[in-house]
Amino acid sequence: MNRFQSVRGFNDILPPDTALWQHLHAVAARTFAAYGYGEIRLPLLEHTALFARSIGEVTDIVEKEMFTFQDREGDSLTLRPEGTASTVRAGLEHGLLHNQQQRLWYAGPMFRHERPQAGRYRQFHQLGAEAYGMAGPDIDVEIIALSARLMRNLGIGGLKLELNSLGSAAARAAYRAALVAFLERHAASLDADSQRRLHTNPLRVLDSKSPQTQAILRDAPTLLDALDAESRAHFEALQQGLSDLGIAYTLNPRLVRGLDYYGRTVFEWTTDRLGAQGTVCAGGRYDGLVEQLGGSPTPAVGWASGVERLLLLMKAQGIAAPDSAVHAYVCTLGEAAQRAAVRLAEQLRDRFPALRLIVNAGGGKLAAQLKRADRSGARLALILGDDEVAAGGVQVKSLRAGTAGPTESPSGQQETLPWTELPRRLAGLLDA
RNA sequence: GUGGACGUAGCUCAGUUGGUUAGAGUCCCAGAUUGUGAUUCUGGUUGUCGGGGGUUCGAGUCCCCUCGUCCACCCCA
Repeated sequence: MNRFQSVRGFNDILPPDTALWQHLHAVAARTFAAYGYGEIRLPLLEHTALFARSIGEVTDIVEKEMFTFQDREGDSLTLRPEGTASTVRAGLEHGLLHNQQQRLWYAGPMFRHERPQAGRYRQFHQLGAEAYGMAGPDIDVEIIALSARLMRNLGIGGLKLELNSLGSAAARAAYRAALVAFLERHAASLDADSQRRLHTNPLRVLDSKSPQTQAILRDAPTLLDALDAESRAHFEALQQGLSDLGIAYTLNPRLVRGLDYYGRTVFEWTTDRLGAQGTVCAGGRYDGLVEQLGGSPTPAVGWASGVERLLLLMKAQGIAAPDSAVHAYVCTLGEAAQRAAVRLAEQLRDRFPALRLIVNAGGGKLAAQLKRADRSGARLALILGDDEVAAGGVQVKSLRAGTAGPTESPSGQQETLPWTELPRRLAGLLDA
């Protein structure tokens, strides 16, 4: 068998699938453009300290999931586990965040050393949007509306939007203290993971899946009750804005994020069709991060979406890429015809930039060539033999092009055209 | 990182309580078909049975280790 295999969790993406990937990226680029977001392209490698400082030293991502190594100079580098930290770093490095507003998006691979599962890989891909320099709830509404429109443009339905507010840093700290005090009274009854989190990341106890822990949490103080007045007003305006746009949401006071930089608004698009990987897009406000990374205080909101999960949903819902099948396949018989066919094909590609054309290579019998032509998905076979070349003509044969039922006529229409007629015939094919 | 299920041809899978040269369908190749892709028919190619070790006269089958996929936990998008 294979002597080599790919690194665990690092997957190849092959032709039938790549068409859907391209479709998704095309739709995303169009959707971002509709809101005036500009694309930022970021490196895959950053200094490790960037992630430790932004995501949080004691988060699971930083503690045990990063691909970190030393380069030849002894610097500690990390394959980026997410895109927000790099976006802020680049924004600061190039002055993008200096007294101005920015709307940015990115797409690309991220890396986390987790145990792979369907919808969860060690190299995975995210689409993300970030908005800087705008403090009001209106930009929260915009960026959520953008995510909603992206899902709609992709044709993905059945998603649920969950919403919560983590409040200001001060309110969150006060709530955290109250929550810890409450949980400590019930520490003995908590599940093991929650007991561990109690002192490392107590807010994450809130979305424990243990039924017993959830039962205890029923009587716990809630984040929403602990909200400071300003955050409450912000949150209410956000909800009003979403309602104005007809975007349905549900409040989930247990919704928290695993990255430390979030505050106030947090949200998640979820599905129940992806098993344990139900989060398809998630984000929130992170007003403190720019300052934490050395900039001046700058309000910010953003989200990231898992491309593989979007694609799984699209496949489950029968969404396909627009037809990218080859239009025509050129069969040749004889040496003169082979050379003529290559020249003819180049002329046709000059004339029709959108034409997708394969010229048979390696010769072979006509029957075998036609079989390949049919299998390529081409709708037309152009048959060129030495006789046709001498006469300045070409045989044009319609193919079934696709999975036809057994009752469908086996042989398509066939006609012989002079070369000068070919462009008109192909133009008709491209219009269809 | 923890627990569990599963790995047999390119693909989908059978393979009995351990028993000779490991099978089917599909795909691919050739022929029937005179220079024409469906179907049909005939013939053919394809395997380190994931890998390594062990038990046994004998292992695809039993045991151990390992790699991989999937599921749940965990984590998160």
